[in-house]
Amino acid sequence: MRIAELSQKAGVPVPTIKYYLREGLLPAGELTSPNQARYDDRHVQRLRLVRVLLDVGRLPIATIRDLLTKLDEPDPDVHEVLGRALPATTGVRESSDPAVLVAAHERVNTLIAQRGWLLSGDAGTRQAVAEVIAAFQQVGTDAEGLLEHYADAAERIAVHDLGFVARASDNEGKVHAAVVGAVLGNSLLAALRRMAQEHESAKMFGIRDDTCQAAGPD
Amino acid sequence: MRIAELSQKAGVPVPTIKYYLREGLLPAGELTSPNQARYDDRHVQRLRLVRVLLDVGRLPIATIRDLLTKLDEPDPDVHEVLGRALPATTGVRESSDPAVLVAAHERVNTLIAQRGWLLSGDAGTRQAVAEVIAAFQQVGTDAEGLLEHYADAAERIAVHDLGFVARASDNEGKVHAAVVGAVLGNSLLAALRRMAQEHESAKMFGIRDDTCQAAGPD
DNA sequence: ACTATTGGAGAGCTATACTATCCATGTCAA
DNA sequence: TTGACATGGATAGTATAGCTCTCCAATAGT
Repeated sequence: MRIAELSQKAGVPVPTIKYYLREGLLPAGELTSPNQARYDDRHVQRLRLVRVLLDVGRLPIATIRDLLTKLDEPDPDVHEVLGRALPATTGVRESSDPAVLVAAHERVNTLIAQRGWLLSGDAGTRQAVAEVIAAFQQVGTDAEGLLEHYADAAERIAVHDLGFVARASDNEGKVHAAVVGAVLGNSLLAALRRMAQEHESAKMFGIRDDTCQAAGPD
Repeated sequence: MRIAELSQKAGVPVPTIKYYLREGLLPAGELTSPNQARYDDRHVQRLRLVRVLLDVGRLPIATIRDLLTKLDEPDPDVHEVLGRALPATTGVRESSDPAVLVAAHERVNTLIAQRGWLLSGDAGTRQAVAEVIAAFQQVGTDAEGLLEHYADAAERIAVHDLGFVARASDNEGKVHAAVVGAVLGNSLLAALRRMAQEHESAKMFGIRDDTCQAAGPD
């Protein structure tokens, strides 16, 4: 297919496809002549993945490019992707008082030790957790009461996540599942958590007359 | 205190404080003369909150302004904040095929009915969950296996979240806890989940020689 | 042969979150 | 009291991200 059909199938404007090609988010089509290229269904799939990582996962273009590069490697290492490539998807801008941050790091190390978690020496994830704990401190809120419960929940979820990854037959599929599961999983979990909070809140603070159980897309 | 001291205490540059004042993220200081104002500790706290919502929560300025407006209301309704104001913090850009989205909405309604969740008629949260489910579909992945487990986790987390909110003594404190807990909680949960995934992955795919249990901030 | 489309390259656009510059007015140490 | 420096307020400029537009010669399809 040519670019117009690709655009139509993936629901992405032609100029945007050209932009993604320039940015290396989409491999070039097979050139049949100096200014004609052919695209196939893998391009459609790749475009859909890019849009989903952008719109739902809110990842920056540069991060998506790095992820896709990992995904395209001949024999990808699933553990390496989960441990190294995906940390980039949870990054927070640092904004904390250094002293608060150091204390938070110690709290994180304690947590990891207590749980016996086996993590790579890479500080990416630890950094992210410490930043959030520090953020709770900065606004004068104690995260301590939540930390253990969240870690419990994270452990249980991670078991299912890895099961989800393992379910894919080949290595390529596993990496794909890891990326999709990690990025979309965050959004899914966040949205479901908000829903469950609303329900808990309704139970706790009383049910209002605008409460119901189902509604359509509009 | 004057603006220079406020800037120093909160770690925010003076021009940025002036910008936040213009944008309504920070209430004006008490004017002692046409071009002199006095600020207090509440301004420091508010600035820190803004930075944390920006840097860790990644919320846009406009969303932060709306949240803070709710927070400043004389007698804020905690349930109303949880149900109406916070949905804005989980929004996803829509990018899905309408047919896929309609099916996803049905799946969401089934989930809500099965769980007996009591939700407001407001479609915000449902919309978000449906968008993510649709996104899984778009990339050719079946979210079904994860949905129930995630909903379980969300329920358990929400109980602790509401406990966290209820722990605050006054209504103002509850709303503050709800906002901080909802926004930072997402980031904390995401970061812990990635950590737990790395651990599960290490268990599943074998431990590497670069694995250890603790590391410092650098 | 002729009209529309293509790949490729560059410039332009929009939104967000600042950052810099002015200036008339104030503060405060000497 | 005087003079360097800070302040509030307004306006304009900057950086980055993610597109979108315009142009061109070469080609596809009829």
